[in-house]
Amino acid sequence: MEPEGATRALVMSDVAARAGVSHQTVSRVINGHRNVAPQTRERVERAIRELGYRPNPAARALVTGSTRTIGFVTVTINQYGPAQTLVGLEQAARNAGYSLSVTVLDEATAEAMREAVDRFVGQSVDAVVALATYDDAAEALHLIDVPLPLVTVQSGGAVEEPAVGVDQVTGARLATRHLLDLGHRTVHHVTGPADSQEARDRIAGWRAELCASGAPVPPYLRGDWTPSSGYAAGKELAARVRAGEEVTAVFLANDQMALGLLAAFHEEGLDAPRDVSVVGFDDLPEAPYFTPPLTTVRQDFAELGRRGVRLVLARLRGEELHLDPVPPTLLVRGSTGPVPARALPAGV
Amino acid sequence: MEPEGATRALVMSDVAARAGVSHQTVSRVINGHRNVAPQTRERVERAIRELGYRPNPAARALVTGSTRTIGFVTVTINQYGPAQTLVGLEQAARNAGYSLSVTVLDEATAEAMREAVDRFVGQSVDAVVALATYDDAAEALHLIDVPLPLVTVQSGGAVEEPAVGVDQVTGARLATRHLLDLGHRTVHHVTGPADSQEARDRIAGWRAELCASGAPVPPYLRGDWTPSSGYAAGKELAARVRAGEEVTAVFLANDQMALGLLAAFHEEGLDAPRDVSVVGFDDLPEAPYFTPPLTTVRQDFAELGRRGVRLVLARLRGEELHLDPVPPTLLVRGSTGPVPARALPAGV
DNA sequence: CGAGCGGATGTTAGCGCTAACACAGACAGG
DNA sequence: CCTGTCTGTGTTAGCGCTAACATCCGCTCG
Repeated sequence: MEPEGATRALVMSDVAARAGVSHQTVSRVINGHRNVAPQTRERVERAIRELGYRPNPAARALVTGSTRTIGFVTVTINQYGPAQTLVGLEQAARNAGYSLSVTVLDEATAEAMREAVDRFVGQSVDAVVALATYDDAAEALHLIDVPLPLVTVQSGGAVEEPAVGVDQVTGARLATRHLLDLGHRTVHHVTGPADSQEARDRIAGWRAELCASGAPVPPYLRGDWTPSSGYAAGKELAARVRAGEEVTAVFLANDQMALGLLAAFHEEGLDAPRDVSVVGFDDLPEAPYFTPPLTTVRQDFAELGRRGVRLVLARLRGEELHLDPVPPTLLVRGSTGPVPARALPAGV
Repeated sequence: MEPEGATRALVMSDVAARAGVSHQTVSRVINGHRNVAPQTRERVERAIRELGYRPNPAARALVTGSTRTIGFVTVTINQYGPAQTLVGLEQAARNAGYSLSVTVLDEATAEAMREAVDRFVGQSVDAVVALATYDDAAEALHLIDVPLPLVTVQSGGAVEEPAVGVDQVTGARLATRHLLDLGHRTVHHVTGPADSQEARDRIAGWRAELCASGAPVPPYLRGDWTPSSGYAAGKELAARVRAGEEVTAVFLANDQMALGLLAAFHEEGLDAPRDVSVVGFDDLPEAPYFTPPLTTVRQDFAELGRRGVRLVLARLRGEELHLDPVPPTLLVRGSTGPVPARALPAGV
């Protein structure tokens, strides 16, 4: 037996010595080469097991030129969507024998994005997956010229680079359609930041569905994804309702803003779905427990991560792979209902 | 000028050639050694800049034995706390010149934790930070014998290993104290899973504060951190209220359960804070927009991550560093108030 | 039955870097 | 003026691995 504690100088030739072969044969066994006698292979494998040997990844990377690492850049990770995408990404990467290196951008600027990708290049990862929903960062991604596969997740818009995403437009149409089907004459919309492609896609879907039904298209309200901006929008809309404007259905570009809006409505004595129907977007785990339970559009964020890895692997193999957007689904809960009495034609 | 596209064979000796020195001098400049003439240093730096040279980390790791990478294992990342910790961790690691490799456990078992740490060892990271709030995984961490610094975040309990955490007991006492100060005779508690040290710490704090005030200690209700378990607890407590039991204040071990409980209360016609006061734990970004805005105990998750890195760096330098738990703070919002009339002594 | 072939293995040469040593030249002290 | 020390630099030897080539053997085939 070896002395336990001290140095763990265990290298390939130690295994070779124990198995009575050359270090190259050990390497062959480890890398699954053919042309190794079954008996030899077994002997080497036993030696590896007994010694607890593991190849040094740095040495390997040095000679193969691959670190078997994927870099992941994201603006925010402390939100459900990105976090969930990370989970999908990491699991898929791990299953493919890659490890995941993560960077969280301090700010959503092109400069920060460039820096982050650059750091990954310096780290010599094999590929980079970037989650950038803001134009600034997304644009930076398009301009960056990196010597490795770079795939974009959910950056939306006119993307030529390899990318995966959820079909935002369809999601917004689903939400809007649902409200129109309930009999609402039109649907108001609270959008996200102007420089978010996702927000714009959801506006487009909402507008398209209204137009398709010949419903009037009211101006949308601007939010910034936060509950507090939803709250502000809620106050604004409540005031309009009091002023007699017909606001019976609201579609918000995410669940957090919907939460804020519900809070504001509640304060103003407006109840969903009695007075106003409300639909969100994302399907947070909390959404079923909002007051009332939120009707929303679910996006499969983890699937996004998994597809990101598929795309990366394909490009690493030099293949061209195109993945269609992931279809979102509508989840109907308690926050939507028929048109309130006050908005129905008199006498009904 | 070189041909652009093709191979980027740029190595240290290319820089050396351009600067008219040996590759070793380039190495010295890069690693900031003294004993390099200012003039030479400048010349080398210019060559590096002009060529856009970056050292190969694999070669470096091979010879130095350090990958300048920290591994992070966590059970769930799609929750606010762990995600926020990741952010703090990543930024601190980056500032210290380390990159962060992340693994998300598929299940919270000892086996999965062992495997994950093992994978990191195989990856030859310099250190591992583990976030394991469940006993199973936490115990595995204590038993694992790894040849590198392993620091635990928030695993709570009787930890000897280097660890950082938030003072859960104090947090729970804060919450309980606040409710008692409002005049409630006692405080009910909805806890987390039995195998969570954090949950047990919060029970301990809650119980300690009740005892210190001579208040009766009712049995706690078991939850599992999810909104749905909070909902179930809410139904249960509502039934008890209807049955005449005096339940006027509830402290829940996290905000998500508080959300569920509020939803259940709302369905049962109980309003916070009119009928029952409710306090959560964590301070989710959504908490201020719950109905009603949730009084809760804030934990600084990002700080936890930063401290994790400090601890790692200290151990990497061979130093012994002890960090006190991070103090939590109470945030009073709308979900708590005075004792409802029905529970006051008759005639008041 | 000898040339030729292919499977199993060993030997050698790096991958790109840093550490250790070697070696000039400058300058101090005796 | 010679020795000793210090500073700046070059030279050499690996780190642990894989790729390429070399070698040996047993076998088939003309």
